[in-house]
Amino acid sequence: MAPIVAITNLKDHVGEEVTLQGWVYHKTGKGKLVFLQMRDGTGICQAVVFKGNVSEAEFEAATALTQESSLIVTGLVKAEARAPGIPGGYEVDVRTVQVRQIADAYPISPKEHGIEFLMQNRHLWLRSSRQWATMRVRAVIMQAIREWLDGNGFLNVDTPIITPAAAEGTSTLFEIDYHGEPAYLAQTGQLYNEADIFAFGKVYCFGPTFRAEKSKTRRHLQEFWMVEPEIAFCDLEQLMEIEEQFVSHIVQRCLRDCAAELKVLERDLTHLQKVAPPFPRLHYDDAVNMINAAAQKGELVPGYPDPVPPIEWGDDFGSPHETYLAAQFEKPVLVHHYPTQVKAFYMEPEADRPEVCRSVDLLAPEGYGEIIGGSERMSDPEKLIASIQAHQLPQEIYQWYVDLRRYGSVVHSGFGLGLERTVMWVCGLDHVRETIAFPRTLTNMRP
RNA sequence: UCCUUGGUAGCUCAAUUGGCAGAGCAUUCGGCUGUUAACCGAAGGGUUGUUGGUUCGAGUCCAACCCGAGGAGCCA
Repeated sequence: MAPIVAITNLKDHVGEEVTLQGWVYHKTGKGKLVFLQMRDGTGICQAVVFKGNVSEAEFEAATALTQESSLIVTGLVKAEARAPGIPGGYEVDVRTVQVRQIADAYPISPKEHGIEFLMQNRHLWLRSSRQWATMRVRAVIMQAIREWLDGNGFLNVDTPIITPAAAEGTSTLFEIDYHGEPAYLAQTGQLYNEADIFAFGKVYCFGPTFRAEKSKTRRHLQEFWMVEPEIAFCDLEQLMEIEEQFVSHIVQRCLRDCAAELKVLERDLTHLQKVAPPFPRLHYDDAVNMINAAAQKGELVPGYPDPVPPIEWGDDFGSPHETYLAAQFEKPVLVHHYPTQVKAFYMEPEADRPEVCRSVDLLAPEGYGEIIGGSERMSDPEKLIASIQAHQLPQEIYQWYVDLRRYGSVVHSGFGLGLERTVMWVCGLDHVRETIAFPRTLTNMRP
């Protein structure tokens, strides 16, 4: 039998006879011709079955194929400009057809479908080309994340998923039974990361995190993946430099390796191509002024019919504020020095202005908004204890965390990048639920 | 949790003032040697989300409930 070739590699086999194994993505007939669009997981190519080139039984079998039927064909690879597919431009002139299974009537057609139907059929929807492209970009982003961190002296030290207490509020935790004791699914690995840097210098954890928030928006999942780097001897300014290098690497790697996928997604690449250091920095004070100036002028939130609402200094940004800010820049923007009051207890206040803290969020352009949250951490044990008390958190639980500041404390910083939001931005999608194979949303965990 | 909005064939949708339940795609059968979500002809396919109410008569009006979608708050 001719060698088995992946559709993505067909261009290297023009003029050769090859074997393809896959599924019928689409079929049209024309009397003595059957045009199959065949899918093998690496791409889609047209396979042409001409009655004169195969046995009568094989032609009948080809005629009987339904969408998603599984089959193995052999045939001659031709360059053919008319041939559709991913990447397209090549087709297989079929010589033999082996049908593995004739698929039952497949519910997902090439026509339009509603999101409810598609989510109920997520196990099948993953086969569709846009979903295929998105999941492949996700995998490349994960590779790029590890590649950059591993190549820049970070050690991957993973943090526990089962934890006894929350880093942030307790209302958004999934509780589980740890042999009779209540335990929670982790919302972040950050506190453990801070322990790890004192052993390894620069570390990161990368895995799923869980938030039982009652959020029903295009930007939220109950279970999502986050990569959290943490760095010893690193202040806020150095952290921002790391973030812009890191994010630029991820985007450039996708542009290099995901051209076919981004084309399927019809992604406009002009903004992505500009993602390179340095990123603009925006102080919270200036962000507030920008928002209020826009509110005064009655500007609309990009993509929405509503005007930009005004904001009072000291409040956290609402969703419309963030969308507005993120749309004002061509590159990702680093918004720093948020009010201490709206941020977590462990963030370092600015020395000569304690009402703001040394925190930074990275907002993706084109209105995509926050994909990174990070800060310089409090490094003085007494200040940290005071902050824990001020936030009315149980001191015993954070004893070990305070301990880190007693044995060689240093200035240190870290951040968390949300994988699904990053995939959403790179792919140009309008909802995070398409960025993970089986999303867990507020109201749905099936399939 | 709140606001807005929707649920009719496998899917996407239509059905005038309350008056016989409709189309395209998909499926099955027939035709066609270059189709690109092909085209032409034929057939099958319905407890109109659920329960109750008003009415001679309800997909349509009323009430409650169920399940989605968009947005807010909160966040990555």
